[in-house]
Amino acid sequence: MVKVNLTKRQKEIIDTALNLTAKGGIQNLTIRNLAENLGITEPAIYRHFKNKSEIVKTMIKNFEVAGNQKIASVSNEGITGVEKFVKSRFSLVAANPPLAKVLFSEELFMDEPEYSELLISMMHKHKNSLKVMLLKAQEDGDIRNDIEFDMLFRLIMGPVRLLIKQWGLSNAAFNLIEKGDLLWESLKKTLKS
Amino acid sequence: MVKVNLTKRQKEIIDTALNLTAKGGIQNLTIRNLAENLGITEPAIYRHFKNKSEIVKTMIKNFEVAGNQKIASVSNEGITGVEKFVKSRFSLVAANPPLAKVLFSEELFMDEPEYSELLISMMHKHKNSLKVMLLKAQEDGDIRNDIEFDMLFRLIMGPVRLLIKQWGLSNAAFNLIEKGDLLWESLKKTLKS
Amino acid sequence: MVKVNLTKRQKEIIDTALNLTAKGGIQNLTIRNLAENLGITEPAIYRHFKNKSEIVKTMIKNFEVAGNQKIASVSNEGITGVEKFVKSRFSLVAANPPLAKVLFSEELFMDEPEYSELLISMMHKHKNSLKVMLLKAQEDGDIRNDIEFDMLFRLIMGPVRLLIKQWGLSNAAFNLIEKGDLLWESLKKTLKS
Amino acid sequence: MVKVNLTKRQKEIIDTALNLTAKGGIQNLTIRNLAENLGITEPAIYRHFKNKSEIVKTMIKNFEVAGNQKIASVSNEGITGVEKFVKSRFSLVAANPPLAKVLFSEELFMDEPEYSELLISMMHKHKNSLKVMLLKAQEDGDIRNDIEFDMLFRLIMGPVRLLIKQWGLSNAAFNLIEKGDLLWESLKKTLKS
DNA sequence: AATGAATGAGGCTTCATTCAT
DNA sequence: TATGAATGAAGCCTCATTCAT
Repeated sequence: MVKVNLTKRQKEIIDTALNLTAKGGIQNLTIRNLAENLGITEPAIYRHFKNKSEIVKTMIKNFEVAGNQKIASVSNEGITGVEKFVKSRFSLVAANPPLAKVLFSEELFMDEPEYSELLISMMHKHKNSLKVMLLKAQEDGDIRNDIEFDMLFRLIMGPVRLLIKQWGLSNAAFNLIEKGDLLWESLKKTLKS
Repeated sequence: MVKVNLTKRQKEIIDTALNLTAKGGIQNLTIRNLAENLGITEPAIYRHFKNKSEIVKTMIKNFEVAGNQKIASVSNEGITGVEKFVKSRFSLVAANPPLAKVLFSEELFMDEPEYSELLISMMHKHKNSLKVMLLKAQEDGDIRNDIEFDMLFRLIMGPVRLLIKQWGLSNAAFNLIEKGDLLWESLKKTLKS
Repeated sequence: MVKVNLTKRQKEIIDTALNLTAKGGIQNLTIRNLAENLGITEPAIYRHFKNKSEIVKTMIKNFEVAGNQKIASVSNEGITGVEKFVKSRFSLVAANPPLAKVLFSEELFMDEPEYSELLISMMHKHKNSLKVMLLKAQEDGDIRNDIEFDMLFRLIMGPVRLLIKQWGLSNAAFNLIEKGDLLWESLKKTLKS
Repeated sequence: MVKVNLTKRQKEIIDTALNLTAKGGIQNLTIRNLAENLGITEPAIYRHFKNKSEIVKTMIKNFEVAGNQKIASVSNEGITGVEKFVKSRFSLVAANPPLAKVLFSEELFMDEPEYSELLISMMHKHKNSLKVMLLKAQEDGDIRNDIEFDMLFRLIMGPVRLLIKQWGLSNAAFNLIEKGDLLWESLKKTLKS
């Protein structure tokens, strides 16, 4: 599903694409800009990707790469799994700042259903993984029982997304990991049984 | 500041612009698309707005129009003010569904600093209004004292934004007002002293 | 031939047209610019002139208005006639500076044969008037006999045109009348028998 | 300074641009007209020049190419230098007739300060070169001493410009070189000590 | 694996002009 | 005598993509 076998050049292109999108929206992700930033000509891009659409899709799929394993490995851990997942969002973005401006920006890719579906399916995958963990955490008595899962998901991921967006909009003006830890502390306070 | 005196045609244009943007991102907001959807020719647009930038900026400013008064009128009410503000977000969007796809989508307007600054200043205005109310709510003992304002803001507006985004991405598949009420109940539970 | 009966508004339009052309070439002479500078709307212009072409042609014809009588009245005076004609060119322009940038700029109006023919016919009319005077001046022994008329015309009008152009390009940085007198002195020196 | 390294296509474009301008003024120099006359599409132009402005500026700079060396090589020759310079103007234009309609048409480029400055600086360069030669010619006793340089410049270049303009306006109806020789003879007569 | 040259479609905008009021 | 609203044509330019080399 997730195409992982990328050549060196392909990785460079995806990386540049991410940076361009983070800097100026998809409007800024043009073949010309890509080529210019890579120091090659436009037709050269087409040696590495069939067309622009493939570039965008590969870029979106790569949002996951780092985060996915994390999810799989913690899905049966209850509240510590939730914590690990939440904090992994922050470290993923902190390690690759441009992600802050696109990771949760489903609207950026509205123009092509194919793109937005990819992103929405990512969101759903996360939601399902969190569901398992949160239900266990409720069983374990670590998280209050009087709020159903869908709402719990919003109470947790809403602030996580907002913090990441604020970090992006502020151009990384604060320490995301630290503020992320604080956020998690606050979440624990408000959600404990 | 907020330009409110729009002619009938200007309102039509802004309305169409909002719909186009909601449907396919700013990529979809072209003079040609505008003209086509309005049933006029492209040059005709320029009788009503100096250029595209003015259209986008007027559109962004109009995100506020309905919501602004609400904020002003409740800014000294403590927790009921917070409740009114939060719920007003849901009714604003429910009354104008395309807003769901653009209201909190700062990334959409990344390509033009002028646009994103407008949106960010809106976000700050909201934050400041909420600050007054939340501090009062803490004084009143309606909201817990062990979380500082910045984080409180994220705990509240994060889920609000996410719910609205989900409603937009689902194409209004659920009742936003009802789910919004539920969200507020959950927030009250988790944030009370 | 030369349309002299212009209404007040028509005179204003022609005057504005001249100023616009002088400031930025015919590219700058647009109906919109005209209307804006006159404080009226574009369609209003068409109450006063059938179309833009009529405006340009009237403007070109008006280059003459002031100068024409001069020519007629001096055409049988020999060298003093030449002097009067030459100096009248300088005072015409000094009294209406924008003329400096269009009066001898046949190229400006190249895009419409109708326009350039108008200007060329003006040049010819001047040439014919000067011919009478110069031949008399040669007969009178006031001007050398060893140069035929066509060349004499160039030796006189070439410097006159260039001085006026320099004055225009310099934005009236020097006193045209004074420099014009000096030029005439130099011409007399070089052309006397 | 003067960009001389033009590709074959660039030369074609500049050449076409010159012809279009000569035929109908800058109004006639449009990307569309250029493309049409070159038998390519409009975007193709942009492979060879960044934008229209670069085309116009390159065209203007190229007015010089042929003439420049001449100036340099004769600048210390006194009256024979002046003669060579003047006659080189005629042969430059005769070899490239469209130049007649643009070479001395500073007004054509009034709409863009950048363009007119280029042309004015050319005029000044010529003037300075001529200054050296004319002063030497006065020292040598070849040119009268009772007229100062600025006026001498007008007495010489005024007629030269006018003859070239007449040749252009007449569509090369006479032999420019011959008439140019005659003009020089007349100039020598009138300017000799 | 890359380039130079080109293209059709479309982007925003201005032009002169018209028409109903 | 003027305006508001509109239009077809054209202006410059960028887009993703292709093709021959």
